[in-house]
Amino acid sequence: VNIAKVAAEAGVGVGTVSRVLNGSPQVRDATRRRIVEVIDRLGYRPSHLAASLSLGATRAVAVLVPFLTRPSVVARLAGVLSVLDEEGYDSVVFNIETPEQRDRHLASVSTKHRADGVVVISIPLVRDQLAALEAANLPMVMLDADTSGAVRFVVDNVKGGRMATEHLLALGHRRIGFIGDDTGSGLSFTSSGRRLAGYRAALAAAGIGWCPEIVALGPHGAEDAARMATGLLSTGAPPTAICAASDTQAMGVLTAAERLGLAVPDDLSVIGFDDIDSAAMVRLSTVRQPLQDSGVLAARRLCDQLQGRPRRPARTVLPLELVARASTGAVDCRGRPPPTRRTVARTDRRRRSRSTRSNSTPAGAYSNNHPGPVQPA
Amino acid sequence: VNIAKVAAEAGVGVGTVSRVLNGSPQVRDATRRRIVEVIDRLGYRPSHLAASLSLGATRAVAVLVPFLTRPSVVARLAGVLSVLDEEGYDSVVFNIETPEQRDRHLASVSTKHRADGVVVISIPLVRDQLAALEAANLPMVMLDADTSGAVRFVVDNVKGGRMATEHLLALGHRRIGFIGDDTGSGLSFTSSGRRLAGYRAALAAAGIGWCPEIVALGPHGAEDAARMATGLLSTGAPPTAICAASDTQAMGVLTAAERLGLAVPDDLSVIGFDDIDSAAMVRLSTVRQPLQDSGVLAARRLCDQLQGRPRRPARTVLPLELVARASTGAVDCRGRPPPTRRTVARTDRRRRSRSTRSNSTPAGAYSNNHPGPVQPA
DNA sequence: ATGAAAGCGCTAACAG
DNA sequence: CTGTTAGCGCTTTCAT
Repeated sequence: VNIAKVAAEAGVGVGTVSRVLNGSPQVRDATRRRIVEVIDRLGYRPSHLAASLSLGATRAVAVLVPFLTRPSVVARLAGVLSVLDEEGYDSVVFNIETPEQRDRHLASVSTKHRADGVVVISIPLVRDQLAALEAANLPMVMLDADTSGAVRFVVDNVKGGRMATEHLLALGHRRIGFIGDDTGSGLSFTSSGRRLAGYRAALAAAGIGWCPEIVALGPHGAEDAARMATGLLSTGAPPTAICAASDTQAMGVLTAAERLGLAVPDDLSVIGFDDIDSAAMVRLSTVRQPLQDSGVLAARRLCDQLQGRPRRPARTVLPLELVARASTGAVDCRGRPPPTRRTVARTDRRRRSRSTRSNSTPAGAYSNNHPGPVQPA
Repeated sequence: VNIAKVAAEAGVGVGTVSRVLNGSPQVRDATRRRIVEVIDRLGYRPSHLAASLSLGATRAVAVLVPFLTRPSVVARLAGVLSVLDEEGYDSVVFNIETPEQRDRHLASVSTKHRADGVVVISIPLVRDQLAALEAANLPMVMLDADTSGAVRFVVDNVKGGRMATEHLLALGHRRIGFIGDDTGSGLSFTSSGRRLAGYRAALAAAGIGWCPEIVALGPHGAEDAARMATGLLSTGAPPTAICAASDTQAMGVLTAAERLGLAVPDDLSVIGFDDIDSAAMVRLSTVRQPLQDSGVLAARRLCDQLQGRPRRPARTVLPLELVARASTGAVDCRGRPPPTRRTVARTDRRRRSRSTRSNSTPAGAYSNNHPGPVQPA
């Protein structure tokens, strides 16, 4: 049951049926009604495929995302999907976990006209891939990856690492650890590395030397981060604060602190990066970057391109904002003792638990629930 | 630059080019090489669209998911995407947040041949929608929604609620609260409600009456759950344990406990549902259901249908498993005093923080990190 | 092994 | 306003 059958049954030409389908105003009302009736009666369903073929456009965009299960990625994706949906585009999403998948899907997208455009989240591309997209005449916008030559939305991760570190320095910390991603995924994410660079820069500017023994890089995952943090905190000269390359990893650090019996922020300050939803819940200090909104912007930009609307600059830097919550505090002025893993006596259990930290406001180092941005630099 | 141009340039017929494209063995090697060379030289890209039209199949499947940002949903989606990818299908994902979106996308999917099949995650459908899919000849499999007449993968949520509650009862709790979803989303999710039913059944079986004042239903979200939990715990006769309809909500309960200065599990036991990744991190006891795996199964089932392979039963019930971690413990035998919101004195800050709870193992109620299933019934 | 030709279902330009 | 027709780019018999 195709358009021809409908036309025949209604005693009109296919053109007219097509016009009805596409809401053209140039159809007499009586004719339209008759056609609609036939469509219903026959249970006719137009083929999006055939229409696309004829139109030369798919009304679909491909979305490449790495590690779909990471909260920050999902937030971005949600932003992207929401505007694509609004704009009437289908979203074909590819979850990328390995370089092979990246290459395969990128190739298939640019090679077999499946989509009118593509948005790439957090995955750096190489020149050849950009060229392939270009050659395929596929508009592309990148998000959270700074590949030159591409339209992209990024944050200044070096600055972000510096902001986090300077926040800790301002609180009096001098021995600050760092936990970030290694290069294990093979997708060459750069965020963690650049944040580390910012961390180093901030320390250097404060006249503090580089201590590799309190820097740990490993797989991106809370449990991995917890393991690494436990390592850092078990050295002879443990840090009084840890800067994590993501909130997920910062949560791991919090867990490690808890397991070691370290109070946060009294024994250890922890700062993350991203400001994912759960960060506010655990009152984690962090450097916020737009997640969902970055997706919205990127998708809008793509839609503009797809519709031939004017193009703004190719590289957009989104703002970062320090959010100080309860996981960072002034370093103990009395010169804190090395955190011997205190095995707390079994009495007075009540007071040892995840308890009133959130209610006390020591040293004015942090305030109530969502204090908003502080420490402008 | 289409297949005809390639054929012309190579001095062959389009049929032969097509054969090369599809790896047909019936092409002389010399011819094949010549064609491949031309394809490269011309930068020819076959049109998936045209192929689909010709073949009558899109090699794409539509995936409808509600509230993409929920971890349990993402886990399921990841499972679905992984097998669709393996099987060579594109995944067109629709994020559904309102009944209108559900209806619109469902209609568009079943109406405009965009996909060869559809998987629906957690969204109950009505008979008409099933019929529409049927009429469109679109195989569909549902995941985490028990709409009769559909191929579906579900868990027994009533039983799950009972398992959670019985675990708490076995630990000696008699006053057990419940926190779950209200019907606010309009998508009529049923999980929370059925878990509540299981909770009631378990209590009834233990001869414990129904106390509406320690049951709270509200929006699905950790902060909302925290608010509700605070309410429950502030009544004259607060519960000694709370059963949450999801891990996300259970996390909210943990936060509430922390804010109120209640020790977990000494003052309050908390159990969640799902076993999302972060549950293990915070040592949350929970009822585990297969998330990623359920997605894998559902997608495989759909692929089977798409490829006309044999069909197994229409309704598959996946297993549930109680995972006892550190957030549930035996009720205090000394008969615990009402949890007056203790405002802890400002001395001895160190001991008050998120601390050694994880290291102590009171009353043998829980053991080390991943104890696996316990409390079979 | 390969060329020719008939669709797949729709849109849009053109002619009335 | 509406019918006719020429593609859109590919796959697939059917001959050869």
